[in-house]
Amino acid sequence: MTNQPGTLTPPNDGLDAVFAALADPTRRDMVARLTEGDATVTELAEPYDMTIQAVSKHLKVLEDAGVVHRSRDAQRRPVHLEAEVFDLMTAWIERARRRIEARYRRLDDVLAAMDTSDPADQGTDDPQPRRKRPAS
Amino acid sequence: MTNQPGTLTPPNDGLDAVFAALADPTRRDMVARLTEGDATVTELAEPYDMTIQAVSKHLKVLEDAGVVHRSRDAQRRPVHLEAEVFDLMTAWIERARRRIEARYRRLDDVLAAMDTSDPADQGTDDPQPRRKRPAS
DNA sequence: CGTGTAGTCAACTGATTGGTTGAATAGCCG
DNA sequence: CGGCTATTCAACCAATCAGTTGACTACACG
Repeated sequence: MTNQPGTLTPPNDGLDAVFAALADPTRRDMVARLTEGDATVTELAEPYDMTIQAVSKHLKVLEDAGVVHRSRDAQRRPVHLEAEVFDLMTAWIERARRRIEARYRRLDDVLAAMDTSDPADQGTDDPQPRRKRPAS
Repeated sequence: MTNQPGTLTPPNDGLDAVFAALADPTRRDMVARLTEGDATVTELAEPYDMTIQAVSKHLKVLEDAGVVHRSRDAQRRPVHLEAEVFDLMTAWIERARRRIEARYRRLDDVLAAMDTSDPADQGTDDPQPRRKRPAS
């Protein structure tokens, strides 16, 4: 099941995988580490209290999600952060945020219109919006 | 195990939970739906081919992650999107992105310095950076 | 050539997850 | 009161996940 039936979600990019990959704190930490520069598996494994194999698996998850790319340098496999996926997430998040804000804007308009047209409840004629945008 | 040993990750906010919550396409879809306005459980459940209980569970996950808040209106439980968590994610993502860009900037500086100081390989004296920022 | 180093693959385990059914709670309405 | 509606709780199941151990591949170097 890649995508659910009745939905307003755009097709489905690897967003699932990206969010899932970044849901694990160890993985998020590795990504943080990788913003400082490429690293080998053993280098990445060093801070954690787990086997190299486990780290390798985490890396595979990140790679499958497209967060990371592993090249080859002799027996070493330098891990490189793929910056583009961040754009994918930011796009989703920002789209949601914009929709929320649009909704509040719409609501403000309605309330403002009511203020000026509704005969009752208007001592002053300044169209002060009641509802503020959520603290952002 | 809330957080891993050797780490440069800031304490640990509910980021785990937020990313995990948004890793599920159904849940992401519900959030998208909620940007259009609050909704009851049954309303939210309508588009999906699954029991109300399953939807209720998804909602619980979103709530525990702080993505959503459920108030009470008689026997109905209107679900409301909590916009602030988006900031949390955006903050993490943008911090990572800035670090990557800082790194590239640093690299550019080094290369530029080599251009002006290295006696070989310098026909012109304009410190043109070789490496561009990753396509954003 | 053999040995050490870097990494992956495979099989197993316990915990979590996404879904189910069935029963329980809570509040409106006749 | 009794029933309908909206929602949750509890137990269960199959699949996935994060971790382990053990065996394997790939390469450098002496």
